[in-house]
Amino acid sequence: MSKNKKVSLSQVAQAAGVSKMTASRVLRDEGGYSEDTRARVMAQVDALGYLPNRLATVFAGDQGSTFIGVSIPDLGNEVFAQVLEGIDRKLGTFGYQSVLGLTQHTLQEEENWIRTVLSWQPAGLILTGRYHSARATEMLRNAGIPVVEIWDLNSSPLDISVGINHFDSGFDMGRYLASLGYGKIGYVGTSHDTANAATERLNGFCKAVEGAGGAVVKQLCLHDTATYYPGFYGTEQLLAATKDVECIYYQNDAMAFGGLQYCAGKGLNVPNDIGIAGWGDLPIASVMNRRLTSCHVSHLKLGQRAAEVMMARLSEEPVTNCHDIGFRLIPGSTVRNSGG
Amino acid sequence: MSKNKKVSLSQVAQAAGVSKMTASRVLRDEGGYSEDTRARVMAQVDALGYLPNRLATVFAGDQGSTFIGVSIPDLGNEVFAQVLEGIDRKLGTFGYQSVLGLTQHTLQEEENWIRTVLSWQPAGLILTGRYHSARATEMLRNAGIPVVEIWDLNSSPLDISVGINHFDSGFDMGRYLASLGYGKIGYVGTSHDTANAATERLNGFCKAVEGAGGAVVKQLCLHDTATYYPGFYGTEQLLAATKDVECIYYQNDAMAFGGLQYCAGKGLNVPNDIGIAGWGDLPIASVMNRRLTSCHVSHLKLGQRAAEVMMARLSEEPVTNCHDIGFRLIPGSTVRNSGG
DNA sequence: TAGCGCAACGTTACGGGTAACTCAACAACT
DNA sequence: AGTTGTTGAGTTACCCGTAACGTTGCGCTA
Repeated sequence: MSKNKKVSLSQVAQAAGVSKMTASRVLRDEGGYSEDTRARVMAQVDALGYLPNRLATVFAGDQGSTFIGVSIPDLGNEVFAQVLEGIDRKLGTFGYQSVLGLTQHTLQEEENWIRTVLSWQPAGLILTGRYHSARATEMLRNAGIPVVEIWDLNSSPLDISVGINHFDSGFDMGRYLASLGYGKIGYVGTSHDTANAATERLNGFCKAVEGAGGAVVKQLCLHDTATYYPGFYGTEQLLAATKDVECIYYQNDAMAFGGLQYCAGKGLNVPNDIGIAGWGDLPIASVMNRRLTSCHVSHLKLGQRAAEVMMARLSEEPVTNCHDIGFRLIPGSTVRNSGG
Repeated sequence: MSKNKKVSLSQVAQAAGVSKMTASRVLRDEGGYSEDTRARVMAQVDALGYLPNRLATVFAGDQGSTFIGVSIPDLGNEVFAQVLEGIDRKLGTFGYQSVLGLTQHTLQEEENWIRTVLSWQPAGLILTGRYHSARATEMLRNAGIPVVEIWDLNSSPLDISVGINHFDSGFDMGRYLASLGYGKIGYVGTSHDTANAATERLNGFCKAVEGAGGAVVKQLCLHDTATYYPGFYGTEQLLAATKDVECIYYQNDAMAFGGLQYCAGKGLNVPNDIGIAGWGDLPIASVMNRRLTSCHVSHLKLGQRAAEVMMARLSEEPVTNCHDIGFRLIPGSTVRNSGG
């Protein structure tokens, strides 16, 4: 025990007085050895503290690795943390491991990470988002491994897509708010250097609002993270710039909570003075006395499904390439009740 | 391009009309080749879409891998997500990758994960918590790689410890609340099968409260996750069981928020009717109109420091084995102002 | 012009494990 | 006794990249 150097299979074999191959057979439970031999090998495995070297097994070529590369924009956003949790837990039940990559919402970071992680021969990749750099796309195609793109549903994915239709989710919220009689609506979100799901939601939202005769009078895209405080000061900025906004749609719930708190601090009554709507349905909503108008998505389930689909794909089961997780509009009580 | 099979170095070499070794030298920028040769090799690398196989490099024995195994209890808890973000971002700047393991707060899960991840020859491990199963401890010792234990500071770590003194942080809060005249205090938290940091905080808290002549009259340990809703119904249970509690200390801020919302719903005035204190200082606090009494810890910094220490250790720099990140008590306004 | 140094490149061996094959010993038949 | 089959175990080749060493051919010096 407690050797400084790694214990190899040959050392175990030698100590047990058998060949490497026999030891290998015992460890893989392959059969073709006597009970006596098995006992001798296992005794040495125990005594020497042998741990198999999976690198060598993968290297030998016959088996794939149990790595799954998982790219996530950032973990400060609670919803992505939930997605990752869903992925890793589910992968774990299949004996697979996540190799994490935080891309900070940039395609360049993603590309760099993809290049590195592919050099480790992962069994597959799970990527957040449908947009990738040209080089990344080429590498993914050449890699010959399953790629699951999550978050925004993609009707023509590289391989498989798991997510929701963000355009529709924005559209539904726009239609809902318009149906309540809101005409002049504002938007508070953040901007990134790539087209992303939040933009899709905004597009859908605008289309519905304008289709109903309303207008998204002001779109504020902050250069900041999509968290509580930017929601707070973004609301301040928006209201300072545009007086007659009746309702604000936020990129996500965290920002909406920030807005809610700003209004509370300024003595603005929600929903009488102004309506507030978010997206994502954060866990904290479960304890708020007032339900935030939002859109529920099961982020954990999204992650789990992505992992399941990946596993199915790796075991060569037939898999459809488009998985809609669905969403549910939450009317809430931070917007007014009926047309007015 | 777009081969189905992996492109190997020999294929590149053959296509370029040189030996494997020459191609290898070119790719590693090692020198010992003509400009003409370099150009021919690189042209084939490009044309064939060759990606190096790091498994083979590590396997060749001279270099270690760039994997760092990172075990985290769960990501539903926002603070751990922040820690992980700090770790992975910092590792990324050094060209290292996190291999994630969610242990769900159980030593058995951790042990299983350690066994698996060690078989991938990681360069090091970052583990949350100071308690590990006996087998895990033995494997860690035999592995001969750096191990950084984070979260609760450990004066005699396996290798290196990065975190804070949870006992002290609980003690400080206990002393603070006692100094405000609170005598009968309740606690709401969750229970796990292992001694953990939250327990340490509670121990320190009780010691301080009792040392000041007060009493922790009721300790509620729910069999649930330490999130918003358990904080909500835990508060209900605690108040139903014990009428004369003046103040409640929660395992973390999420539970404290749940408690805050319960009180608001029941018309209980905080802090006049009851005091509320949490731990961890969640981001959402930045937008609340009332500051939650809590304890600030820079979770992101904790993760970053853990990664930095790991990198220093791997480059054989001298590293002290105990890194205190520190904490800061936040008086807040959810407890009363002065003794009374 | 032999002798030497060096740039440029090739050859071999190795690492840990596994597939495919070979081989020896022995039992159960005809 | 000779044939066949079964069982247990060893041998060889291979996966991909790199260290260590060997080889070639050129230019320069004495």
